[in-house]
Amino acid sequence: MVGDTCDDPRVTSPEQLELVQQARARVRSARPKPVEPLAERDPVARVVVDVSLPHLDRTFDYSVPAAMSEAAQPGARVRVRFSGRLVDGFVAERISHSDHAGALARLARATSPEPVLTPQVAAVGRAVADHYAGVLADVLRLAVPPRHAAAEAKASPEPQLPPGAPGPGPWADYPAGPAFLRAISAGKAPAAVWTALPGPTWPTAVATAAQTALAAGRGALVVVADARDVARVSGALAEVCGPGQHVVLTADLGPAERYRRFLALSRGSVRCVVGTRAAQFAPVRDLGLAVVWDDGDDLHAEPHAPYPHVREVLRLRAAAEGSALLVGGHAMTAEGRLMIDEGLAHAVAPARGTLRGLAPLVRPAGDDSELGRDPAARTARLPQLAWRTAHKALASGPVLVQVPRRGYVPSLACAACRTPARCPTCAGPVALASGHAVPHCRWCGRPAGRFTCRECQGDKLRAQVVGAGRTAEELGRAFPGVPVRTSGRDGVLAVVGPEPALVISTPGAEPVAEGGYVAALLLDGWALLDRPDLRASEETLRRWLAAAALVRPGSEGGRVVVMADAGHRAVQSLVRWDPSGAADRELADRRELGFPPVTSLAEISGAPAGVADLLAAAELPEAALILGPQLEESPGGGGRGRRASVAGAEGRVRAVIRVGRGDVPALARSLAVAQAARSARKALDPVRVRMDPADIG
DNA sequence: ATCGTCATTTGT
DNA sequence: CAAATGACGATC
Repeated sequence: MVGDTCDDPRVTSPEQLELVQQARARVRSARPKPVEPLAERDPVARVVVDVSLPHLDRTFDYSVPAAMSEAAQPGARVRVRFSGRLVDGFVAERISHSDHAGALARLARATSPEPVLTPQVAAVGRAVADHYAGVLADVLRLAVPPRHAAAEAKASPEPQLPPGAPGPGPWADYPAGPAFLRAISAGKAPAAVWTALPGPTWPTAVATAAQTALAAGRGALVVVADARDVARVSGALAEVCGPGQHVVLTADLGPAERYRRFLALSRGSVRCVVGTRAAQFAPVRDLGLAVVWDDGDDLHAEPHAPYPHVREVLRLRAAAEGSALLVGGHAMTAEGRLMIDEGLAHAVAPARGTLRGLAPLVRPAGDDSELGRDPAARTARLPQLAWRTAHKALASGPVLVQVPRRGYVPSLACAACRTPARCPTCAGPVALASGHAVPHCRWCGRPAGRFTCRECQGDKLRAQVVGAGRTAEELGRAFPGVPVRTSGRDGVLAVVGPEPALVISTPGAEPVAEGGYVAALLLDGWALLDRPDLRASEETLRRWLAAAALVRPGSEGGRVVVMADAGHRAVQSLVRWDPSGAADRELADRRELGFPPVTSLAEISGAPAGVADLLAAAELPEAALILGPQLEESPGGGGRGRRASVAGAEGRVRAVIRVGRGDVPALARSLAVAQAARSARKALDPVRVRMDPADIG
């Protein structure tokens, strides 16, 4: 190609040769590159670009060079030039004609032929983005793991024959259980809110439901809150469905392994997955059942934009993919209860008699006057009942002690009955912000002047500064000679043996005891119940039930002592083991106060100018109520022991918008439109929008 | 990042 | 008044 210039007979000298070469080089570079042909069939690809700007949240059409046609099939990763820079994307669709008026750019690269974005996940991703006033690219970042070429090159295992249809297993203990399984078998899409019996059978029940879907030739997805629950369900799945029938997906896998397991699902070589929320978008083929266990656990709330919640994602998936939905736990959330009340789900609960046979005996010990006379009991500040119960239980086996985490938010409560103070105007939580003499509402910012307690009409406030006061050491001294084991933030135990031991654990970290605990002590009920959180009561009961579910049945000596006032609703619900009733009352309360899930909230936060700008731009539904904006709290907003006041976060404000449930889609749309308008005019100071944030209050 | 569009500035 | 320069906005 280059050498042919020397054949030119007119070239006579080196100088001339150089001039001619330069001229030809100019011509060559000016000439358009040879035009490669486009794909013959469907030469246009609709591409979802990996750009998280709200005003660009749609597909863009590119023409497909013939050479890329084979690889750039729907679901495949591509690279495209998008306004100058190269960005990743997925082919959403191949079409014959674009309705874009201008010329189309060509795909820059067909990265891989692997169809990683299934049509189902693309559709659910769109629905999730819309529901949360977010952007599809953000959802897909959660849904599709980064590519790992080596993992992709390897073949996935051969699909196994599905297991046979199981018997009802643990579901025989629930009157509505067998019918739920039959509906899954029949390929229908039943939804159930399930309150599980105490004891160790729930993972087997989950596995049995999953196997029912597998036996019907469909796939199953199980999402639990943490790694230990993943291990429990995984064990049960191996037992019930047989080896190699499921994969485990958690956030802590390396990139290669994560992608390998993702491919095993998307290629259909494995049809069942259990994992933490990292698994919620897993591309299970022909989803027949989606399960979320313990939906009240705040780990199910995704901390990345658009902040989706596993329960809502699985509801959207079940609806879009025609699969069954199982929302289960020892407790029941207000959201679960509302699903039942609205006829969107069946209640699956044990018969009263079965429950009585399996639940431990629960007794409250909230009265300080009952403090033990025994000096050992006094050391640990344990009431007499708690000390006696533990002492007796330790003769035959392990005793669980649930202690709260440190560092809850200082807030205000009635000095007489300790009911959290609420704003008289909007019922938000009242707190004493640093630097302010007068308490004010954390939602609407109004000063809370005169206080009258809703429960006891008391008018004095007290600050609740609570933390885990009791240590393992103190408790150990109260029971000399007993081994003490701890499970918590730094070191979580999965299992403990059947021998006597004090097992001290923070909520959510309780190990399972072989044969069950003989007793459990639930300490510092006040600390939990008095949190200014909307969900304080629900959350407390959830933690108590989870711990109490690890204790032997009362008929086998299982005892639970809860350190809280017997008059408190959460305590009564625990004593009667009535999670459904508790959720019912919780929901009635929320209805009265206009709280979620009866209403719906959106949180708008960011720099003051940005928040004001967004609120002004958004065409909110008529009935929307705006609370705030006001300065965000400086000391920790969400509990969990971390400070929210990071350097640079100074001067952030927050507004809360409240609408009725019917207006949720309109609210989300109006906020998305307003965000799009802002990003289109390159407004800096980004504003964060969270729909139904789990930790509001 | 890049390109086209449109307004503004600058040179004649 | 034409050409050069720059600001802006869409982004296929």
